[in-house]
Amino acid sequence: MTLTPLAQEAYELRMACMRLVRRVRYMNSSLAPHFFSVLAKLECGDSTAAELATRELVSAPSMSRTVAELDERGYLTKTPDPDDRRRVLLSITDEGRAILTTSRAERNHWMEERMAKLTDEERADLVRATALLQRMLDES
Amino acid sequence: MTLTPLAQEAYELRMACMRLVRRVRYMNSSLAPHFFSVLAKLECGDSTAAELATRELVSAPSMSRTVAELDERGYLTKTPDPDDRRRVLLSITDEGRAILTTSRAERNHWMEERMAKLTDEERADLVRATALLQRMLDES
DNA sequence: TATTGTTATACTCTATAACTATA
DNA sequence: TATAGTTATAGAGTATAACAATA
Repeated sequence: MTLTPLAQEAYELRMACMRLVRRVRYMNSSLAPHFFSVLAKLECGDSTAAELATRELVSAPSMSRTVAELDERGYLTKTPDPDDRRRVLLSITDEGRAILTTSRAERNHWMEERMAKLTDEERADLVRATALLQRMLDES
Repeated sequence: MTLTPLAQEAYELRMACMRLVRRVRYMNSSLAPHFFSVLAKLECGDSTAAELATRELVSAPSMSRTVAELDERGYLTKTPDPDDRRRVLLSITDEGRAILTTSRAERNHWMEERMAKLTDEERADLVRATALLQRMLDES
């Protein structure tokens, strides 16, 4: 398989990101990925199950179950929308914010340890790369 | 939550990688992640179920099932080791190599499209960042 | 009729425990 | 006894189909 330089770069960057994500995910985290991303969204403001399902690319029943479990654990509250009683507004609780903070700290720990060993210039490279990745992801 | 600059950088880089991986994974791929990584390993040489289970951080029964399915699909062959008849040597087939090529092309396509829009300097940033990530991952 | 959310049911990938066969 | 691999069984997260309540 012969790849163009661009294809080779794209492949290696993708693989490096995959390895990093897998590496961090396999640590015992206080919050599974699907719970984490739902709470992270609610941290930015209230939402509904349908909105979250669309954003997370999962089915409505699947999100319904995730939301029910986060509710049981006390990480969010459900309030019927007074304007449209089919809808249920979801809000993050203080406990939800707290578990997000804990989970982020756990997940970041590995990254921070390794980034602390880099030179200032190398860290600057990573910061620029982060901005590029964000741009690539946002434009699509 | 107030973060040090390092913690903030680590968090943003990690989130960007997560989003990228998720974005690429959610495309309909010809090969699910656990099949992909097993075949990719076999591409580098024959292996055994136990070796693969250790490397992929899954249990022996889980790998046994994955291997059985790849065998059914014709992507690998199983040959009893003549020296130790408890062991079964796994080899990738031509069909296995072909599906890897297809799957890689699908997964890379999105990346390549977006990286092609960057300037040479921006691409160079990403290449340097890739090398740094690889170093961070390998040293641990 | 269309939409929000739920329940019923099943599939996939994972695990642990127990088994077979070889060493 | 120990190891390579499998089978039995169960749990977690996902899906589609069918339903209830509301618009």
